Amino acid sequence: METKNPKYRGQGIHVMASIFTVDHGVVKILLVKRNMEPLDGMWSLPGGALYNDEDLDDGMDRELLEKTGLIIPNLRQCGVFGKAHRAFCMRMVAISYFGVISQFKVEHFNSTLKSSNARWFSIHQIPPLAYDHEEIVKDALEKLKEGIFESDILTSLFSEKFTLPEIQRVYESILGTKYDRRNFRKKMLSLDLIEDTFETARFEGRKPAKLYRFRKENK
Amino acid sequence: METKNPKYRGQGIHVMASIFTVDHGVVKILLVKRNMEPLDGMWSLPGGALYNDEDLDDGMDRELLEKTGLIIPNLRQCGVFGKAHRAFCMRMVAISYFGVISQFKVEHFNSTLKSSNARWFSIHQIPPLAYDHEEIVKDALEKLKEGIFESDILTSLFSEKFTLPEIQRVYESILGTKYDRRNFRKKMLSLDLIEDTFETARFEGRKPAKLYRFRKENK
DNA sequence: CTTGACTTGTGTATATATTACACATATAAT
DNA sequence: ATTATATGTGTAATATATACACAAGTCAAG
Repeated sequence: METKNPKYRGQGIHVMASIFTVDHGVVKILLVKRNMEPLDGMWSLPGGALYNDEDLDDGMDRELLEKTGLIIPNLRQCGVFGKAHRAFCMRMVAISYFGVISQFKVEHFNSTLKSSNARWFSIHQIPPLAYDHEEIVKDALEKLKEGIFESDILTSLFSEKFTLPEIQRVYESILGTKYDRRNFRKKMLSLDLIEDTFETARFEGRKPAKLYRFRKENK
Repeated sequence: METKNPKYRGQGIHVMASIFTVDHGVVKILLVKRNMEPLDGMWSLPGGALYNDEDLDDGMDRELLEKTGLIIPNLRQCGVFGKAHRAFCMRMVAISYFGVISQFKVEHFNSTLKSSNARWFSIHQIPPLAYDHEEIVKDALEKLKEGIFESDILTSLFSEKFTLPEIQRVYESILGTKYDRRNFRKKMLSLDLIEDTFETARFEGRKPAKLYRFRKENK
């Protein structure tokens, strides 16, 4: 059909992931080093060309796995980048996703990451990126901030049990703000997503903090 | 480069617009009748293939103009539809937009619409649509509802001068809710987007309603 | 073992935003 | 003049968000 017309021949669809974690108060993003031309050796977002026989979301999962070895649930589509000449050789439109992973889980993948060309970078020390990936990252971070109180993001950011001060620090790192402890606690509990475990753990302070967990039934 | 691999050869990018208006309390959407195979004669959203040398937004404007004769400012990107087999012949990803137009302006375009295959349909009486366009429309309407109090949508929905009851009816039609007159007025004025003209006009009632206009300086 | 430093846990008062609600007024038709 | 209809307006009640101070559990130092 329409592919006959040279005006729209040779288009391609890319999927790109901005994966964030928070490591000791520092927000980091996962980047991979390109190992082929063009832009060989440059850092870029993990991602690549969508296959013809897979859904967009599946293509994103596959590309992320191929490029980094990571399987990250709850990736969220967050943008489309379609400037005419954003890629060199052909017309590519990039569909952008973001996801988060807890520092706890990151450690399990350390060896995987080493064997790929992937590395975590503080979002304040991002190297020059290929194509328009800097713009994509910036946008993804905005979208992460917007959705950070939603349950799927919340559950991805933390492991099984966690303390409220711990959550608060992570939120403050990502959003770049400070919360009053009492008001933050009130807000978080009012979401009805977490419940008391009646255990305690030390987070940063001398006094042990109460451990919470996600509620099974997020009615 | 990557086009050599048959796994991702022959992909294409479509742009699709859901254009809404409100006609005497009825929310309508602009559809066009297909005039070629496949699905010849079926109703569908205006849209089509992106050209290689144009930005996404420009492609949308062009397609909308070609298919309907309308130029509609402030189209807003609102979704991506990328299921593997949503189109028949090749792998197409659709980038979806929505826009609104005031009934006042619609009337100026009546002749244009007749010469194209475009027609307005009540969103409660939408005919069977080509491909996955029904899903796209549903999503676009949701996104319209979410953004309806933002200035660009508001200004597109009305002509120069308007009354508050008039705005209220349009909002109630789109959102499917009822507002208290006093509270709606309070909310609308608190947005700082409109100002009193000190003129009056009759809308539906016997008592003339005050005319408002958009503020030039939307600080 | 007492004291000091540090971080956690908790409740209330204030301000802001949202919701609910009733009557007087301007016009057109009778 | 009377009636019908839709408009314009203010205040009280509720819900939500913000501001704020002190007691308690642990560890380290003396």
